[in-house]
Amino acid sequence: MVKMAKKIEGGPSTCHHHHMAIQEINRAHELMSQLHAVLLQLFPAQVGGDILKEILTLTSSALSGLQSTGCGSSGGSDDDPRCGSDKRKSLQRSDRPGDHKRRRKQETWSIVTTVPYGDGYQWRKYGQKMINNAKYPRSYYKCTYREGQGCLAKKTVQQEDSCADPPRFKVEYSMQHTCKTIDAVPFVMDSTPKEASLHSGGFSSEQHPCLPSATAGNLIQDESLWVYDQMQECLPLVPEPLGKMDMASSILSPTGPWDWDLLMGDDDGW
DNA sequence: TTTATTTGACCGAC
DNA sequence: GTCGGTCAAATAAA
Repeated sequence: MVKMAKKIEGGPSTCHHHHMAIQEINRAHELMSQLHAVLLQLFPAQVGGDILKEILTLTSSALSGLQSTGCGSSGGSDDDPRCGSDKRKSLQRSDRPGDHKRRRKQETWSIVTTVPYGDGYQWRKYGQKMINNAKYPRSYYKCTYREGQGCLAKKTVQQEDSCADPPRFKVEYSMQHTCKTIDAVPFVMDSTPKEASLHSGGFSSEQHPCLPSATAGNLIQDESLWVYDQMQECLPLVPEPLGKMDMASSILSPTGPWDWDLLMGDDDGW
């Protein structure tokens, strides 16, 4: 990675443009994940959800393609100027030739996002490990349908050592999904919609220090759940003026406030 | 009781 | 010996 960064910094302009393209697609993917989450929550009947999901799939494969063409292998937005030195340290380890070799056994691609579960698939966590020189543990997920449908897709999620707010996560995927997922699972809500959103999500308290262990995640179902969990559980870290409404607005609407009670129900110890 | 998550142990690569 | 990745028993939650 360090080598890669140097290559990008000092390399030919085509590589620079390549890097920029990855960054931009990455960002678009992130924004669409958030939009997808919001749309699905507002319109459980999935008005437009399929379209957005397809866009997400396309951006994922575009990233995959770009990253496999040689100029870059990371999500592109790794370098956070605010905490660059720590990041560099943590990357040195993972850039060992041996690690590369191991990882390259399978098709892998990665993105950096604030919405680490924004891919529309369902994942089951099968491991978590502290990575050398990394501040946060890495979590290992495989497709929920691995047994049922033989889907070999996997991913790892690791919070970056950056001080970014909201926190950023590097999500590394390996193997394409071969399963047929049931999109609507998180949104086939019965009379208690908040149950679905409040009790799902993927972070243990260690991964996400602001998340109480009592609500540590179960099934990772959809990015939308993560979005709402993040809003709910991370609020204490947000300066008071940037409460739920402001965070939501920053994600959702440039035009103004929106009704949380409408979305979330109205109680349950917010 | 079933299902998912957690976490220590194990394994292969280096 | 160290490391990242995976397994599987223990545990928690529904």
